[in-house]
Amino acid sequence: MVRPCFFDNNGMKKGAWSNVEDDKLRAYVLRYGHWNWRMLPKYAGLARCGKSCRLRWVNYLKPGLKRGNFTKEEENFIMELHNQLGNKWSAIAANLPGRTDNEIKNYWHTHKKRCNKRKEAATQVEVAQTIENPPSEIETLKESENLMLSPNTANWIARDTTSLDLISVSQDNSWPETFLPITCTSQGNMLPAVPDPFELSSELNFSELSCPDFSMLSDLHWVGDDSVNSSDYGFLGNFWNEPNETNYLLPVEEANPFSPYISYFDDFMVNVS
DNA sequence: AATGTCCGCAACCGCCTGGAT
DNA sequence: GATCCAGGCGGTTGCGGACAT
Repeated sequence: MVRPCFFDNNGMKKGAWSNVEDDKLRAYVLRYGHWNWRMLPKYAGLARCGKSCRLRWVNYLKPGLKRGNFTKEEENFIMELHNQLGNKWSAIAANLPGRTDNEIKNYWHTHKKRCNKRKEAATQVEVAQTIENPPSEIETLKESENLMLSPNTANWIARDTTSLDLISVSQDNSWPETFLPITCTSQGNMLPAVPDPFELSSELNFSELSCPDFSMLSDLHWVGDDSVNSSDYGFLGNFWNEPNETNYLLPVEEANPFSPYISYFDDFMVNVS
């Protein structure tokens, strides 16, 4: 898993380090120290840039570096420190003797990826179970067609009654408590207008009405609206009948970022709260 | 056995910081 | 105070081994 080496336009070698280069760098630094990384490769007889030498030394050649997998204790410590410090890899590494910031950063990214995958898989199961056995209160509300289940998460989505541009999102089948603004794409897709509804402060910033990469609600589209003729407005299916369908379309008026067809249900929240 | 896909990690890149001038 | 530059940092890339089909 090493990059093949090559020479750039300045004659500097790039890519994987050979054993001979490692030996030269190690020998030089151990004997003379790294008094100037930029000048060092010249004196050490290396066709590398100073930065490359420093990185190789710090991440690979420096004595005392541990290699191999992180122990459980180290993993826990990284979690703890990341909670405190965020992405301050060098600060985290300073607390883990023998580990480099690069190593910790790599570990964190793969760990995050693994967690996301697990979460995604768990959510799929949860969605399937929730569709199969909806809680009774939600089952009732569903009838009103103001409530539906996100196909990507197990969150129930309720239409808001007092405003055109709010919907509610619930977690864990509890009644929705969080409101978030949504926007409507030119294709008629509903998108959340804030990055993460569960991290909202009490004060929403309604000026930030775009969130292209928030996937949670990106496939959500209102369907089953009695007052809209589906053939007129291009519905491709029914959300309740086809929970896995992700290609529903919603009629949209270009002039209004929020579709008028989500405003029909004025008493909804009053009825249930 | 061949092929495709995923994943880990070394290395690169660009930006930031702080000390020297 | 302005500029330069080395060192440091965090984000990203891309190769190749491991694993799945």
